[in-house]
Amino acid sequence: MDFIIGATLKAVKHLYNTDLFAGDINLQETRKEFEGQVTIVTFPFTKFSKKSPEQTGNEIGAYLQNELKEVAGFNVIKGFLNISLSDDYWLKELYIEILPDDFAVFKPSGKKVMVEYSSPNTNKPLHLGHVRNNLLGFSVAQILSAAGYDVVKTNLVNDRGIHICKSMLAWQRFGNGETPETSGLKGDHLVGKYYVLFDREYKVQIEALKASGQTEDEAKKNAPLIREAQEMLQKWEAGDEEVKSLWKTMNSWVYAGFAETYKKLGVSFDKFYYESNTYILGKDIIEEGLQKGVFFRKADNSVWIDLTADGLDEKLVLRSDGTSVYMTQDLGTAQLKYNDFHMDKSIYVVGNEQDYHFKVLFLILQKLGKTWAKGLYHLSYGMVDLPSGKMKSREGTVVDADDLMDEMDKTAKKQTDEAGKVEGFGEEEKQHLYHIIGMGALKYFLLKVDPKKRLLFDPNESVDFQGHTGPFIQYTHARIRSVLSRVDGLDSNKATEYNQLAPEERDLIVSLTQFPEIIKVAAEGYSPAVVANYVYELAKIYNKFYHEKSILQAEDEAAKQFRLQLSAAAGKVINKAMALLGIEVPERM
RNA sequence: GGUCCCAUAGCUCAGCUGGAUAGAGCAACAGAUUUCUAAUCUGUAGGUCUUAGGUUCGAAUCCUAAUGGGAUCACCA
Repeated sequence: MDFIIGATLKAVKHLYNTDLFAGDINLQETRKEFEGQVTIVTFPFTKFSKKSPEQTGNEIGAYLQNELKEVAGFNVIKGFLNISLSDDYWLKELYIEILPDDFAVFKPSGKKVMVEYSSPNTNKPLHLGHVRNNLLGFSVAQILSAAGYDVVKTNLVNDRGIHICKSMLAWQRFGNGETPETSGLKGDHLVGKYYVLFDREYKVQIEALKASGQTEDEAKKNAPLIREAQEMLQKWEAGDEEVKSLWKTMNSWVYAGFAETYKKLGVSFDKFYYESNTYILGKDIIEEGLQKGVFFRKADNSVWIDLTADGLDEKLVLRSDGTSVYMTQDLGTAQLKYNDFHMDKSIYVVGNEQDYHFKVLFLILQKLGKTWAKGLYHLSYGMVDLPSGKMKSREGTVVDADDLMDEMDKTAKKQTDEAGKVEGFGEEEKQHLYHIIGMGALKYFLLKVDPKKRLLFDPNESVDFQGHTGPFIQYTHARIRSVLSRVDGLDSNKATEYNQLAPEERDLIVSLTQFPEIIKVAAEGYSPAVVANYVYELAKIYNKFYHEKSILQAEDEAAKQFRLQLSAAAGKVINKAMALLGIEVPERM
C-alpha cells in the first residue's frame, strides 16, 4: 500500500502545496459496510486544505484516480476517503505476491534472538501454567523465525534446591524403592507424588510442634523433616556422593517424563541450561559491580544495589555468607547466555509475578554497562486462573498438563466420532487426527488471548470446538484440501482468464495480502494472539466464500481454475499461520 | 502502605501508533443442505466500553483521579 501513501503525499503537495511525511497519512482497511478496500482519513488535511473534509477527500480522491491506474474508484463519507482498487490490482497481488512460494517469507535479518521458556522445576510435573508458558514460548520462537530472526530456543531447568530435596527425602523415607518401572507412574508424576507427601508429613510435624507450644514460625523452622531437607541440600552442595546419586536418579525420571510431555505438546529446545551448573555463576559479576561502584557491601558482608533513585528499592545481590541468591544466578546466567550465543535479543518468557525481578535484573545489567542489556525483554504473561481462583499445587487444585492433554484427546475423539468424520480412516490416522484436533482446540484457546492478560480456564467446561476455535480453522483447511483433492491439477493459465471479482473473492485476496504484515506485527509485539486472530478472520472469510461460490461447479472453467488457485492460496496461508502457533492442520476431518 | 498490571455484550475475547453507527465467538431465538465436508453459512436479540474529570475537530484508545480485581515489595526461586 506504499504506492497509495506516496501518491497521497504527491496529491497533498500538488493540491495544497504542503509537505507531509509518510507517517502523517493514516491508512486503514475500509470497514465492511462501505465500498472500497483502503481508506485514507482526511480530517487532518483540512487544516491546510482550508476546505471541508468532504471536499478535501473528493479532491484527493480525484487526484489519486487520475494518477494511479490501480484506483478504480472512490467515495467520500465525512473525513473518510474510501478507495476501490481495481480487480486487476488484486489479481496481480494474488498471482505475483501470494501464490509464489516466497510469499510471507522474510529475508534473514542477520539478527539472533534467544527465547527462553518452560524453565520447570524438577520436583513435580508440568501444569496448566507451564502449558501456557510453553505454547507461548514456542509460538513466539516460530514467529520470530518467520520474521527473519535466527532463533535459539532455550530451557533453563531448575534442577536443584530445597524443593528437589523435599521430594528426594520423602522418597528415601517413604518410597520403599519405588521407581517409574515398578509403579508404572510417569517419572515426573512419581517425583511429584513424593513432593506432595513431604508436604503432608511436614504439616503433621508442624501441628505437633504447635501443640507442644511452639509458634507457627518456630514450628516451620524446627520440624525435623525440613531440617533434614536442608541438611540434604548442604550435602548436595558439598558434593556428597550418595545424595548426588539419588538426585541424578530422580532427576532422570523427571526428564523422561518431561520429554514425553514436551513431545505431546509439540515443543522443543535447542539448548538446555541447568541451574545446578549456573547457580554458582554471577559471583564474578558481583565483584565487577563492586569495583565499578554499582554495588556496595554492608557491614555484615552482604552485597546490595541501591535502586531508590530509579524508583525501586535496595536489592540484595549476594548473601552475607557469600552464597548466591536468585538475582546472583540470573546475572551470571545472562552473561553466560550472551557469551555462548552473542544474540541481539533475549526474550524471557516468564509469568508476570516476576515483573519486578526482571525489571531489576535488566536495570542492574544496564548499570554494569553491558551493551547487550538493551536487547533483553521479559515477555510477561498473565496467570492462568481457575474459576475457584489460583492454582495451588499443594492443595491439589492444579490442572495437570498430561491429564489435560489426555482429556483434550478424548473430547476430540468424542466430537469427531459423533460428527462421523472419520469414515475410511485407518486406526493410526484416527488417533493422529484426535490428537491434532484436541491440541488444536487447547492451543488456540490459550494463544488467542493477548499474552499479558490473565486467562480464565474452567476445567469443567470443555474447550469449544466450534466458532472462534482451533478446530474451526482446522476444518476450514480440511475443506480446502478436500476440494483440491478432487481435481487432477491446477491450470493457472486458464485461471488468469477470470478477471471480474466477486466481493467474496476480493475480500479473500485482501485478507491474504495482510499475512506478511501480521507476521511483522506479531514479531514486534511477541504476540501469537495477533496471528491467532488473523487466521480466524481469514478462515471466516474463506468459509463465506466457500458458501457463496461454487468451485468445482463454477460457471465456467476459468472461474473454476481461479477459485482453485484462490483456495490453494488460502490453504497455504492457514497452514503457515497455524504452524506459527504450533498447531497442525489436517488434510481431512 | 509503595510500585506495577488489568477492567469492552450474560460468558470468553478482538478493537493497530486517537477516527465512521464499538466487533467476533459461546449461550438464546429464527432460518439455510437434491449442489465442492452443516465442526459451516445467514438473520434476530444483546453495550452508559467500571466511574468522574481533562486534552482533541474527533477518545474504548492518550492524561489525571477514584472504584473494583490481580501481582509484587524475602539473606525463597
